[in-house]
Amino acid sequence: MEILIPTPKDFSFKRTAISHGWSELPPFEIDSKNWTLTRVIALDDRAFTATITHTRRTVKINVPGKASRRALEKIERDTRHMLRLDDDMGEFYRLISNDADFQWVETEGAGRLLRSPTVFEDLVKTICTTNCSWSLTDKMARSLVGALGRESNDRRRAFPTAEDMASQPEKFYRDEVRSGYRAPYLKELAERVASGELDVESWLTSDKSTSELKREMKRVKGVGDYAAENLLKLVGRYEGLALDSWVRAKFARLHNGGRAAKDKKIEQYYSRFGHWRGLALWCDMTRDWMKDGLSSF
DNA sequence: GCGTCCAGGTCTACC
DNA sequence: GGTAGACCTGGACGC
Repeated sequence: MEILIPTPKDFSFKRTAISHGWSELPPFEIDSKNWTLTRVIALDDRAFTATITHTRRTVKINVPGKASRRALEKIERDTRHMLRLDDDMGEFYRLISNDADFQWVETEGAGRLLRSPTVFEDLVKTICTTNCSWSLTDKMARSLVGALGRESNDRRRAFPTAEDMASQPEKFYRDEVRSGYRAPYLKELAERVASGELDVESWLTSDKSTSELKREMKRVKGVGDYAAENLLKLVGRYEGLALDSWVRAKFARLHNGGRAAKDKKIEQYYSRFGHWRGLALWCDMTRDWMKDGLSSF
């Protein structure tokens, strides 16, 4: 079955698909030769593999086999959410159009950051990016999906729900997922979300100030400044820079003659972009990703 | 193959 | 509020 979604004029499928490392983590899969993004989407007790492509200002989603109308609506809704098709980039593009070093962002349709269908998945994956190599993050995500995700018709697996994760003992996260000291954090998070005590999906529409929302995010064990600011970007707030060692090193190469720069200097550099500064920084850091392909991540 | 060192971000205890 | 040390894994390196 096929779903077609018209896309905004300023949307770039390629730039969005490779906007950050999420497209390489299951249940995403990216084929950057044929520019196909595959994603397993869970619905109640079933899961569907959606193959997403883009031609002539239209996103095309292919879902093998039969799917109910409700399932197709969910797949469309999730795809719009993941690809940020409803985000209005106008204000950001107008702001950066005055800056010669950033005009490429609008020309190339960059700035939409790929995200998961749920904040819960983005939160779990963000915790799995902290204090470790990308290969370990990949391993943790693969273990979670492989062990707990619901199987789709082509035997791929979806990302586990909070309930799926809450049902596992801490030992599972330590021994199977290899999440180390993060094991109790993942277990506690899943239990809090599954019980309804913590509603992380509400962060998408929260009317709290960004600093209040950041404080709330940091109350989740394993979420510090970097993780909270990364999550804020994924819920559409770009005031935080989410500085980690990779960003600091890249800034040093691009703008500081290869020497380490103080965080204050990095903050100063992007301050001209106001509440869009976090997005401006990320576009700046990833400008060469289209040239270098995904291997540069 | 084994042991050691290091990078990575957050938490906790302490000042 | 700031800081030091612990947390845990995988990779690099030397033997």
